[in-house]
Amino acid sequence: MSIASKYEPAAAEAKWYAYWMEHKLFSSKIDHSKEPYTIVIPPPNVTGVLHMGHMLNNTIQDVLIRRARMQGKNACWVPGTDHASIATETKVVQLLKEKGIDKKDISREEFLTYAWEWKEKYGGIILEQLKKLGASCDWDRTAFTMDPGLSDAVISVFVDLYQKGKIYRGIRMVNWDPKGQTALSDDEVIMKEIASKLYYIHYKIEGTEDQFLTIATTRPETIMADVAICINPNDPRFTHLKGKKALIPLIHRAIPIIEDEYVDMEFGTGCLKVTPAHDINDYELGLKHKLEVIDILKDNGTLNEKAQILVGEDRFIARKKIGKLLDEAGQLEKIEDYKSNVGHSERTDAVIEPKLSLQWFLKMDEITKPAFTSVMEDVIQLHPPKFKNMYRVWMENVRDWCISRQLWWGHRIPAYYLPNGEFVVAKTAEEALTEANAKFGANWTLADISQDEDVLDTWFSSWLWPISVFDTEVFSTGQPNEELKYYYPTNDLVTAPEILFFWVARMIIAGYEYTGEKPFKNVYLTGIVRDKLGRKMSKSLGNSPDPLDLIAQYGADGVRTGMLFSSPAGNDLPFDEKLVEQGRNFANKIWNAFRLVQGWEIDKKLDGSANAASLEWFENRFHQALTEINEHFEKFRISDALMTTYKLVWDDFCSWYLEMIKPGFQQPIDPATHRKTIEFFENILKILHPFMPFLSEEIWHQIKKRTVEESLILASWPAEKGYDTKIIEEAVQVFEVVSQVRNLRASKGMSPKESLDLTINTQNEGLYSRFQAVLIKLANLSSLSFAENVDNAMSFVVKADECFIPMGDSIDVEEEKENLKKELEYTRGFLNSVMKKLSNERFVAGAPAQVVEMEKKKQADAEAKIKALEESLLKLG
RNA sequence: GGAAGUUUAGCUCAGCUGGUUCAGAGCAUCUGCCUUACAAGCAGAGGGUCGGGGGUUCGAAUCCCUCAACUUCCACCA
Repeated sequence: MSIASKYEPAAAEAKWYAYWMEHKLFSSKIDHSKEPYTIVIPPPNVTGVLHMGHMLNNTIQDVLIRRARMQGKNACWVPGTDHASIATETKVVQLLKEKGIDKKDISREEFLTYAWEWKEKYGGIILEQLKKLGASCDWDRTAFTMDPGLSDAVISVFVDLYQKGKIYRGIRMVNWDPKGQTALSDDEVIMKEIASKLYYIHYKIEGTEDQFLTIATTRPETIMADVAICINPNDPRFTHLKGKKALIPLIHRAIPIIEDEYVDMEFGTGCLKVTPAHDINDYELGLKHKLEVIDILKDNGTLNEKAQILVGEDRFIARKKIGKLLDEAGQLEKIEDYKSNVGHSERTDAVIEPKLSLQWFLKMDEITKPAFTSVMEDVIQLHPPKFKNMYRVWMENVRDWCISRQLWWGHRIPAYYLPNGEFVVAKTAEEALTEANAKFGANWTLADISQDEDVLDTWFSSWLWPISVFDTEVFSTGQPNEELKYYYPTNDLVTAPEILFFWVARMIIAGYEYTGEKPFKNVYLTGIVRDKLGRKMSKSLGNSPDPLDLIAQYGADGVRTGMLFSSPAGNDLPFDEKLVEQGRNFANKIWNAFRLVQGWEIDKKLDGSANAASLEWFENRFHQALTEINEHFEKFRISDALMTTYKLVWDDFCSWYLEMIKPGFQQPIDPATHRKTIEFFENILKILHPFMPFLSEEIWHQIKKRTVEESLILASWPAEKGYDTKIIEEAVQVFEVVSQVRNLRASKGMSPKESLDLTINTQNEGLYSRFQAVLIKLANLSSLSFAENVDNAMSFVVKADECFIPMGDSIDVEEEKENLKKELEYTRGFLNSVMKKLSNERFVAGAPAQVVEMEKKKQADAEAKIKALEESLLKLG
């Protein structure tokens, strides 16, 4: 045999991927004779690299898309990347810094030139990596969120929503990232528990020498921005302070002592410093009491002149220093350790600064309504459904979305400011100018107007993704093009739960707003890939294997199946290289099954009728498994679909079927059996293909020469056929006899090579006769006969059939008896429980007829088995 | 602080609207095998009071209550 005994994936993977690409087998075009099946990829960051989460995600998508393709659907998987504005900009800034360039010293245009260079150089690496995994995306459709068309779409949407009154500009408290120097949406802020300190600070009461009050704060550096002290009006401890003023330590500015029931008397000292510029709650309080706002921080997080002291210091350094200053001034009572939750930027990890600033917002109240009901009413289904509740809570509490970012990399906001202090929103500067001149009766030129410096939140473009990859015009025309009409709504979306709100919810919102339709039917939420210790795999922890290394080591098919062995939807995947090893072993198993079949010579003169029962069994067993697999797929139980396939292939096909029909060493096989076996193998390759595209395609073409059109990737998914459970059950019964004989050998320490005589006492001789050849081969029998009794024999009972194996004198009668008695006792107990149920009137009356029938059958089976066991015992004397 | 979910074999998980003696699967473990497709393998075997307690029922892993532990999401009181 010339084929290697170990499957070598590398060559096959390169070969078949190139083949599929060359013949454009992933590509999809409008074809009204076919039902479309569409997936849009969750676009990875354009400068990103493949991590294990992508592997899981994209494997699932590829499995779904390949199966759909084989089901005769027009499968279209649209790939692409996201410009990831803040992440990419942060990287570019970093890169420039390494070159000795400060972003502040260069113009927007220069910066963007660098950014595009970076994008051209590193963008799309991740897509190349996906190819290694076998992803069958229609690469001709590759899109980028900053492509001209997609960018136009974003601008159109902004203008449209502004005109609809849904986008507004206003001064609000936003999450400010001092490192990225931009505002962030609420969703981009991650709360982390931080060990901090609680400073207890004395504020003198104005006009007194020794009276003071104490406030507790975690942020002493903001005292210079205090505008009031707030007490609870019902707090008896502070009645004497009402109407007085307190002096801010160090700078001695007098601030009023105000009253509000917002202050919790139990918490801290009962006195609250009010700092509207640097705390969201204080800001609300400030609005209520019409307090001044004093902002002492610059955008980069250092103190400004208004702080009067420590000007220019970073907020954290200032915090330490002011502690010392307060102490020296005798106004620091104590410092306590304190745990508090502090917001961090999702991207830069900087501590978020609540900051009052002028930003653009999208009103969320109205626009979210269709998106809300569609998920609540299962028009869009989340898998697993537990995410529905999360979705509901988010939707019910969503606040207006801050969509402006003080960055350069992204879609620039199409608002133009006019000399008179007004602004207009329009797609282009020219349109803006025309509109402005008309509106204000002016004669301004382009030089007189200036565009907003900010760009839009990344998600403000990716929320259009399922639409804009097909049609970039519909947002302005309202007329869907042919592509959109055909492919949209897409079918399934596969993504991580982390971006359920960021992205999924917003796509649904945009979908209804711009097409009046859902963007997809199903959302499959994968779990997070974790290491053995349960930690999320991340670059910073260094606990993530390099996906490409894994592919090189175990093969793409091995990695794909390995990842799917244990990842039901919504469950985290505890990654263990063992899984991938199991995947590789599976590939190897299939490879070797092929080697066996491939090596057979066919002898046309041979009669294969002895194999008829085996063929019939496997045919039925295959269709039983196929039905199960299809059911699993319908329910998005991908792991279960794989496991069913795995067991069908390994246990039923390899361990049983091939062993059953395998001719002796170097013996030829009959044509009928060979033909059926190839047919079975081909069907197996078909159901394997979505999971293991490379190996299956490789073997498919080795079985026989095939044209491009006959490639497995385009083959038809096997049609479901009925199956006869009786045939399957009977075969299982025969297998059980085989196992018992083997077991008996093992327990007696006999070699498998030692053949045995088997005699069966049965009502069903026909069954065993049909499988006679199989029994003889697999149980290694020297003879198979039927009789009521055999002397000096070991015996066991399968169903109601007694099986005897004569052992001459070596048999231990007592032990045999013991074994039989044990089984008898068990079966009697079983029968007892059944009888108990059946004699219970309330059971017979109350339980469904089916259940009662089942119980009656159990009774009959158990009685037959008991009879057989009793006979066996009697025979032993 | 609010909400949801989870808890079944050493590990990862199935077990649908109660009904096989229901306690399962894969992996891992143990035993015996280099049996010419495969040692990345073959043939066997062992392993769990279904988180604790209580209840409903003829019958509970499954329904209800309660306690406990873990996870996630949302909120963020200085």
